[in-house]
Amino acid sequence: MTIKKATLKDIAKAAEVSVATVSYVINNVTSQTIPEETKRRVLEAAKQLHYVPNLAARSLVKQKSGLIGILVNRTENDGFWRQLHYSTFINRLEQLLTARGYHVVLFSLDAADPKLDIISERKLDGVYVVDVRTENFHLISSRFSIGVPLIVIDSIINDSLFYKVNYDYDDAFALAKASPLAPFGYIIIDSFNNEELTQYIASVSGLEQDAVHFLRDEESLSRFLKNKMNQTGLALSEFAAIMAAKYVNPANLAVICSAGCPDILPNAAVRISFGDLKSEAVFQLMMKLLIAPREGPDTQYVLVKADREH
Amino acid sequence: MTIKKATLKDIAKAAEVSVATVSYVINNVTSQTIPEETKRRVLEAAKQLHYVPNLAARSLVKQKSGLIGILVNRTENDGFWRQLHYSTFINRLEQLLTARGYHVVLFSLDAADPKLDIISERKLDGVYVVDVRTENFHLISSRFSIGVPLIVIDSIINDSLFYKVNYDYDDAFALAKASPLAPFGYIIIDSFNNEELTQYIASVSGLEQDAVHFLRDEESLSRFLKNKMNQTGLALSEFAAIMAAKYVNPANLAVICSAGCPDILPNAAVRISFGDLKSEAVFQLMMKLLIAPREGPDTQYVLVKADREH
DNA sequence: TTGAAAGCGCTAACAC
DNA sequence: GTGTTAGCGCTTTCAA
Repeated sequence: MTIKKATLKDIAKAAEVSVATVSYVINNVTSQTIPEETKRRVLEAAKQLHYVPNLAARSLVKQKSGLIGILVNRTENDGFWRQLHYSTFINRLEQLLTARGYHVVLFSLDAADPKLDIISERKLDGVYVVDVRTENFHLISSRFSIGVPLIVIDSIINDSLFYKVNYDYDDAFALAKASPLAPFGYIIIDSFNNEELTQYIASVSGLEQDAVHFLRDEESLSRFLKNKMNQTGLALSEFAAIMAAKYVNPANLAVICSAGCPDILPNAAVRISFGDLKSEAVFQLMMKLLIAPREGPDTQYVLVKADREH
Repeated sequence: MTIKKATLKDIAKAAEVSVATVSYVINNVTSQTIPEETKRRVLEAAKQLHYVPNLAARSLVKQKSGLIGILVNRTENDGFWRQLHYSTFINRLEQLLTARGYHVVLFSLDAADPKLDIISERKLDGVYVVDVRTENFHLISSRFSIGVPLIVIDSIINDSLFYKVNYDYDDAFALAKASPLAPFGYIIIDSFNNEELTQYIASVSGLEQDAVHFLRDEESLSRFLKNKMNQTGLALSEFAAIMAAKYVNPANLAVICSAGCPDILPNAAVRISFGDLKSEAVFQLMMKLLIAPREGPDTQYVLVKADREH
């Protein structure tokens, strides 16, 4: 019952040509001129035998795998919102990459001790690293060869080797501050493994330290919100907002929607959305790097601005 | 600057042994007895050269890739809740598989026309297919050889070749009906590509057709909920509930938490949760199949019961 | 226009 | 104990 997988050799035999010829027509190699008749025979045989190329073999000789890695740093006690936070982003990105013929490897890293062997083991053609801790970044930059396009997401890292893509929080905050709810009495931030980014966001908010809450667990959030019924607040990410809305009136909440699903919010909440812009940006950037690899990035940071149209 | 990747041959040269010997010690082959001294030299050289095995090469000879595919059917107009729905499940599953040394390929299928070549191209060792339409299932069952462990998730399919894992909705509904909110005036169902599953859930609810709403978009949901302020309702999935809670009092809502994040719900809502049980179940099942492949499943369906403890 | 053959990096007989 | 070697399936140079 098990169907023996057909190989180039099988097709060659069936079509009475050599494996080389089969390879040429299967891959549409333009540098070779193959008469229609031969082509037809080969294609016919391939169909007959349900030929599917073995990408491991191809990788081996071409020295590229067709795989793109999305490596996401996680910690032991990640709140459920951390899981959800990248869901839309990853889905969208995967779909874009798939549409371009790449296959996506999803891989969780231990934020405290990221194991990066997968990059070289699988000969990933490109890598996204999401939300890295600065102190572990050297593992990335040192341990593997330049030349593998590497895009760092949601991390502020002082390094000039790789592209880093973040949301433009300055822009988002500017929009937020222009909303009728401003000025805000407090802000709730869905914190990152990358401490610098978390801190940066806090500082851009311009609020005093005790008006800033980093989302850890529901318990402490509820304590933080206890006396804030009558104040307006700002939430970073839809999920921070959803949690907050359990304790305060959503009409007093402005939300910077960094998770790509603003529609999940109570209708009363004020939204600043980034839409799918980040997936698109990192996808385009990767395509650029894949086509024209370069020594280092031309800009330290790529900042994704908020979505003006909706 | 680009670091030349070391191969077995390089190590062999450095350690002054043969590639075979290197392979033996690298892989801890027990059938060979290697003296400590040799072992040490080889390991030393490997470390020195930053050796990382090339899994494509290994796959080629071992005829197994170490890759597990998670193939998720999607449609053009998937609501954001569909994206979020599998987020926790996939993350958890990926982590379990990664911990066992597998790498995970995430792949979106067009529910209307699923392209499954990736399975044979990448020689996936195991495959999860999530939420398949019945009419496309023949593409799966026919097109590829038995022997590749295949687990179908969230789909009711009349077929005896593969394992199918679903939530035990009978169980969940039984629990729901035991809640103080029962009997319910209506139910909101986050619908699936697999029509049979959607219908099954509707029928198990025991409610009249006009008390059943299939989540499509917010507009129609709000219409459905218009006159239901004073009734109690049941929502399938946290996200269906969140959407509903925009229009009705969450205290009147019982929720069958199929998305793994009950904590996102308003505290007033009544919860029936499945926890991480489905990821665990499909993981264990896959491990079983990977170790002892069999001709067909011993049971048609594996049903994951609701989580009794929390 | 086609094919022979080398070789990508690795594993596993089998020989020494 | 260790090494030689034949492939795994594919691409690509070079020769015919």
